Amino acid sequence: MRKAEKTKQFIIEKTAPIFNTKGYSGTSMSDITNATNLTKGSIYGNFENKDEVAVAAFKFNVKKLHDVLSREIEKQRTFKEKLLVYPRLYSNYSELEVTIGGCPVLNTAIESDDTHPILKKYAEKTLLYWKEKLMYLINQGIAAGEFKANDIDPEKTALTIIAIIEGAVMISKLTGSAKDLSSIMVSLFKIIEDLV
Amino acid sequence: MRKAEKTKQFIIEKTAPIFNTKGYSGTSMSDITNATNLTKGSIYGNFENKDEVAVAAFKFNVKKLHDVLSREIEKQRTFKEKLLVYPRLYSNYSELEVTIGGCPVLNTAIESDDTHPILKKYAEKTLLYWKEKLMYLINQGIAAGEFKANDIDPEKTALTIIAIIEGAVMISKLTGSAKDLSSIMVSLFKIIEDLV
DNA sequence: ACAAATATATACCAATCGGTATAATTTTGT
DNA sequence: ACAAAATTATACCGATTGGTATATATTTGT
Repeated sequence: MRKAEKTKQFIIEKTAPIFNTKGYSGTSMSDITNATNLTKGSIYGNFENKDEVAVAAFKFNVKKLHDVLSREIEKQRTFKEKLLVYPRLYSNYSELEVTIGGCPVLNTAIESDDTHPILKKYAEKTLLYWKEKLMYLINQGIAAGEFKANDIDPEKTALTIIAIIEGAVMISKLTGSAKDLSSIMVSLFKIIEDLV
Repeated sequence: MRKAEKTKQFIIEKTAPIFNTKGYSGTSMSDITNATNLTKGSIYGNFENKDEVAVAAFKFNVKKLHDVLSREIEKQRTFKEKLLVYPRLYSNYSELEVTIGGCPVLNTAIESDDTHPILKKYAEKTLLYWKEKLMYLINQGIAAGEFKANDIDPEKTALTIIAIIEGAVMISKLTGSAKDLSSIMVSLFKIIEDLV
């Protein structure tokens, strides 16, 4: 009972970066066995099928990113500073790469929106959670008198912040330019400062 | 000689939406033969391999989107109005779907950045072309005295516009909400108006 | 320590993958 | 209209896909 849980975790850790770089359909069972040095029997003894490994890997990648961000957000005292954690952290490419292969939400959203309903559902849930976390910070900032009360649509603002980040990650992964990423993050910085 | 070019075009038209929805590795040769009602012999008689079909399909999808946008941009007289074509057109979900399956640049960028160097190169080139087109419009707007001359970094602005659009397309595809898309486009609208 | 339970490895399955050789067919220039 | 050229269809290739049955090895609770 205990051993199984260990190897299960081991499989997730080893395959998570592969799923994030090669995608769901791009990652094969042999990729999984090679990365873990285990055999098929072992993989299927711990997971029902490839889907289950993919979902676990997705959750693992999301948690990894979430932990880094929320730890940093907790440190800040003002809500403006909390929001500014996003452009600050994403500006730094090395810190962005807590998860190899880019943003798991973006990757999963693009690959599975038309093909893999299970993964799509998880990506959708993660996006919704992110949006609500941002809305919460914005609303709290308004309640605290930090942000302009009448001028701000929290949902629109939250969605815009996410859109800029995801778009910026895509662009910098494609061009390979960390400068592009930080350049767009300057724009996001300004948008957040304009809330005050 | 003439017939071949016709069927070649026919194959591209029929498979372009498939590649855009299912991705490169998600689209199989049998998908291609099914969509065209042709046999493998016919496909390989007109294309070297699957790569060549994928590249042609990508170019086709990009051109389709490009034609709609640039036709609309030409109509506008001021540079502000030209830039505003993007949020206006993307707000309208039906017009966005000139290409089924979302933005080909985004889709190709995400799927092939770690796996398919040929397609990545084409996505990168398209993105660069888009950025330069936007920079040209912004610079012209500055030269015409429409936009603030000192305050604007054309490259940063162009990248930010692209990031917002791509991020918004991703979000709305994932949530299935046209409202999300138009909501983010309102933000982009404001960013462009702030250039004046 | 030992038996029961669990986990891992081996060997296999049918189906599908991209691709090719060749034969049949159709289009082409004359 | 006819021969040459080009296009399409058929039948196949080895490799790989996800998945399973079963045997072996290893943990586990007692």
